[in-house]
Amino acid sequence: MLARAGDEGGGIHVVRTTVQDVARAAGVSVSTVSRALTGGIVSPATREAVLEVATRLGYQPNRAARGLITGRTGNLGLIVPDLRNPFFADVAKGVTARARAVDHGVFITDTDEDPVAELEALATLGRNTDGVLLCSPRASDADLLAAADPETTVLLHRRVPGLPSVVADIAGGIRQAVRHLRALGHRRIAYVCGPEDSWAAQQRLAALSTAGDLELLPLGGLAPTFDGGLLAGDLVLDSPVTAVLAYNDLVALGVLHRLAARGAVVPERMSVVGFDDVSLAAMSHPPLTSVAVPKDRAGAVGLDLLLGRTGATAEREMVLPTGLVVRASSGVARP
Amino acid sequence: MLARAGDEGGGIHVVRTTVQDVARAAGVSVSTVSRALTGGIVSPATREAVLEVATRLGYQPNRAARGLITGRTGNLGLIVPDLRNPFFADVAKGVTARARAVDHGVFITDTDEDPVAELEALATLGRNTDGVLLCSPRASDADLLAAADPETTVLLHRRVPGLPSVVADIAGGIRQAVRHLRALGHRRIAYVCGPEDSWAAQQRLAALSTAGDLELLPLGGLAPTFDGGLLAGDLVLDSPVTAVLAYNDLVALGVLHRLAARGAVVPERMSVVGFDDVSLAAMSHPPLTSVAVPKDRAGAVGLDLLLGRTGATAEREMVLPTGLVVRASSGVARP
DNA sequence: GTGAAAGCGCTAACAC
DNA sequence: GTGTTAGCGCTTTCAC
Repeated sequence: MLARAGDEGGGIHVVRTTVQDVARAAGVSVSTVSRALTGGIVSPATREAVLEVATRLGYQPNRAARGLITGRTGNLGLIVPDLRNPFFADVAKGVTARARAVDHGVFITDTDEDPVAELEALATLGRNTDGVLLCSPRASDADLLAAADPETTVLLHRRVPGLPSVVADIAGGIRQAVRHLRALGHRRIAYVCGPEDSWAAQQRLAALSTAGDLELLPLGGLAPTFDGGLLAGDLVLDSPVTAVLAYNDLVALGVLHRLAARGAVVPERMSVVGFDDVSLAAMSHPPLTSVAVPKDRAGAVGLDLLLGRTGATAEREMVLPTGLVVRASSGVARP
Repeated sequence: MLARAGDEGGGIHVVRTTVQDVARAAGVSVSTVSRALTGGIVSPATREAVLEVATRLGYQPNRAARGLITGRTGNLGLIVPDLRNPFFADVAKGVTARARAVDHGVFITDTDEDPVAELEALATLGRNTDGVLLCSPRASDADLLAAADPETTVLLHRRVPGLPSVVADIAGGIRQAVRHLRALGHRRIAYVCGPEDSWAAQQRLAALSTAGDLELLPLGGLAPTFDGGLLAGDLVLDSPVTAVLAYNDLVALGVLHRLAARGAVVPERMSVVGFDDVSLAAMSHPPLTSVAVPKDRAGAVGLDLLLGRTGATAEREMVLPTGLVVRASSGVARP
């Protein structure tokens, strides 16, 4: 596959097989090689011969060179705030899986929650890929609109008018969670709010506000993390609620943890419901009831949208259904 | 940043700024633009002028074209079995963070635990990047040696003679865990084995075998997952051990879960120690004692190795230290 | 210090 | 059906 040749510098120099090499070895022209490899019009015999030589030489096309002429690099970009967050890990998984299926490469940029890095990455990737999938919970609509080309960008888990997007039906999810809790007899519930500047957090709060016939205690100013959940745990125990709905599963896990530490049995003393249904939700004790968000599917759908593989219509805003996964952390209210 | 021009097809066509455009606008030649942008010899005045025009036009270099001539793409590849596994998510985080710092792009391929996909990805990425970081717990040494170019590949968390690698001091970690348990009075412990074909699993078992003065009960044939841990939980309760060391934290979490469900209090009835110290370890109930493996650092170090940024010596095998993080899941043995 | 020109590896007209 | 040639966007000799 690789040949090494001596180098004046005394080092080792790796020489890679090119179309030229294949053409020479197969006794045809470079264009014939190109055609044989990319599915152009070639005689079956020639194609087979070229293919044979190509594999024998371990030829791997240089995608950069190909992209230079075709205008398509065969690469995509994915920008996420934090790969360590299981939510985004799931999204990334969905994207890479689909990309592999359609033979595309994926550049992943982890911006470490920094909106500036997000915009930078968008500029760089926008130039060097066929399109980019962007998870940007924090950046402003204006910044996004200014930095993103609607032709080659798809927003994931966020909607901004003017930009294609794939989002989950958050309101529907909230509605199911609330209905579930009401059916269990809960009338007063706490809601651990997400970051005020987060689009998803705003969606949840809005959906919750319209869920009437329920006394809602919003708990704000907490980090959307396990630690934030620990704090929230004490707050809910200090309030007259019988259930708590968390901004996401990480927070819910923190609540669960604090409740256990304080000896408050879940769900007897307090019901806990999470959001996102990351894989951890099934691993907690007790297992966490959570609103299931199609994270990986959103990634895959976004990719299809980007590549125009999606249905004929110019559907630029996809809403994916959510569901409620009932586990052991929610139960009947005991006043 | 982007200009749109009408297209005969009636569609919209995105035109990107090139060196040509910048040169024209700045009233200089393309080579001067190139020099100004890449730090060549240009008069300060010219450089400033070019830079100004470039930013005004939103010029972003086409890395593919640049790579075609320089031979360096500025891109790296990372191959992992599963991004959803927090262990690899951490590795990926370390790689992307370091890559961003040195201004490189990262292609991430999730092979879905498929060794064949791993080798394919290696071939493709090897051709289209400056080097690849490979997490391949399962592939055989021979396959790896055949497919990987030692000049442009670094193995992460695995050692194969002949290939550069970055590994954690697994034996040291095992030793610390064992010493900890012994100090707490444990004399009979169970070990939940990892997959037999996994390099890391073999390392752990080997290190454990030499940890004398301890009765070891190996539990094999279990998946290295939460579910595998659930099964292991019942097995340990059915055996005369007072502590269990798990292949990794996911397994340990499963054990913890099953123990709790069966009413076995941790650590009073049974001590549990995990491996890897993924972020979940701190979120379990009780928080999990675990061997800390520098996952993200391994990624960063591997990247430096690849780019030759590491110390002068031709050190091709790095061993990173491990540590033991003692949390509440381990305590004194009660016979 | 700057410009003209060659060419990286590849595909897409265009001839034959 | 196949070969020849131009050129994608960029860097890098080589003259000046």
